[in-house]
Amino acid sequence: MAKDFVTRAENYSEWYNELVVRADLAENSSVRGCMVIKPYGYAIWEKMQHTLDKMFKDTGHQNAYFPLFIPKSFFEKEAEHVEGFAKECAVVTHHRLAKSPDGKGLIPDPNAKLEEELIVRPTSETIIWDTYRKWIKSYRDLPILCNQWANVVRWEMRTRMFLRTAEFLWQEGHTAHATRQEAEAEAIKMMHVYADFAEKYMAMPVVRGIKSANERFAGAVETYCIEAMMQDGKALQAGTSHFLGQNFAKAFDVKFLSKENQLEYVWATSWGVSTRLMGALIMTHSDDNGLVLPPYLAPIQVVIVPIFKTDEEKSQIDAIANDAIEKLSSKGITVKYDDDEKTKPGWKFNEYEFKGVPVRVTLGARDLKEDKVEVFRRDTCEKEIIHKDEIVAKAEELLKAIQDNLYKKALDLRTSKTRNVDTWEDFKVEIEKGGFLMCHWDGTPETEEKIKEETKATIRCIPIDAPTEEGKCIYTGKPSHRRVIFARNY
RNA sequence: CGGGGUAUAGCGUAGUCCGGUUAUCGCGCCACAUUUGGGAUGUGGAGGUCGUAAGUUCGAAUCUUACUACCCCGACCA
Repeated sequence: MAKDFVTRAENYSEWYNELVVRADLAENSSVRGCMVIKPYGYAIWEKMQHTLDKMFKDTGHQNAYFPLFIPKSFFEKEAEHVEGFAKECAVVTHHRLAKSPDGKGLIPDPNAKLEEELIVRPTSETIIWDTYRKWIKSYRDLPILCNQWANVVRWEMRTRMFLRTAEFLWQEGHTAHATRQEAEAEAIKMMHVYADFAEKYMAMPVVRGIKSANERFAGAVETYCIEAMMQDGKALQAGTSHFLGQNFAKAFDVKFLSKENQLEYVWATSWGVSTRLMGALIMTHSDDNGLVLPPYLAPIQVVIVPIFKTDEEKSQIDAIANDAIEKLSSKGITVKYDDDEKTKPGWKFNEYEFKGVPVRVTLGARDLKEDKVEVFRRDTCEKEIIHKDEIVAKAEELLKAIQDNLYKKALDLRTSKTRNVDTWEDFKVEIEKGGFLMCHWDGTPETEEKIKEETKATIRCIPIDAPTEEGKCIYTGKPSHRRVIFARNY
């Protein structure tokens, strides 16, 4: 069991911070607010990237790359967009360093001040729409379905690894369409792509929904989202997809000639998920013994640990291990044979358990005398003794079972922490217990704002499948036609 | 940006109030030996501008001042 490791019940946020470091996912860097993603953590992100990238390509998108720097004036063009991002921008003012007058160190060269400051992108709508203007002349140029994998910078006051850092990695899709219907359909489609990814690969159940006006992306007409619940009952926005209407087309003057020979503004969407998904993954499945990874995203799916005393024993184990590795690999399973003699078996058990490797196979000289091996599954920490010829079949079976079990466990937790609340008195009590509160709301930003001020809870989303149900707003008592999700969030 | 706190080896720390030999302990690290089925044990060893700068003093980790960084609580946010 994990030594000196705080439990979730003791201190959830400390548990998270320590887990990220001890599982070798990331660490704080010397740069304020910025983290170093370590190889093991990055390997998980790469698996997410590859899977998502394929899903984007399968839905007709292409990757491209736009500049890191954005002229300040671009941000001024879309009023709501400026409002949303101005407060957290890193600004480049000079293009050269010079020796400081006192001879110690460097200062920005006063003679190298930029004519126009550059903003390190917090998001790329502006530079992209400035570019799209040049690409789009006719309906024949549409749609444009681009995605870019990039880093972005948002100057946050308080940061937490993966959940909120000043610089983070993400993908941002930016599409341009001839009609409103097509753009809306695109935004909704990408929300579903994200939801499929979250549920099938991350084994993380999500609610597909629409953001309230207060929570909407700066510059969007409608923001669709996938919303997840962490083990402590707090909500986490895992992905967003925006229908941007013609806001950016108008701001950047992007028009096209339609089939009817009419000059019209282009319709837009943008959508993104970030390394924040790493935080979501961690907080959805991990336990007091460390990280727990869903098999589809685990950099190592099966680890084989040999236990031996003599060279003969080692060579017998090697033969069995190599055979298993070959067969597992041929089935696309990532396997690591850890016969490193610098660490002992007991240490390895704890190490791989803490790093969330789904399946461990122990090849011990003792069991092998009876042709047996031990297999261990990370999600339940159960061990089983099987015949050595069953290793491959068992590993396949367990990986599938773990993937399914993790999803089910997360869904059960979410279900148990989701409930209807109908009075303001109950709301104030229930919100303290965490989880999702399904409540009626009068639909006004003012009411949402007041509820936020009084309870720190916000509307996470209006679920897209929310059934019509007549009721009264939890706060004002005004009529409402469906329940929305209230929760505290990350 | 407001309020509070911390800074001693890679990490975690004692010592600071009340200045006085060679700065404490644990983990980790290195070597050797014995070990290996849930984070081994013993012996030996390496590792420090005590956050930075200035000041007080015969003498500063310890007292004074300024600065810097980080953490917690607010405001802000994916």
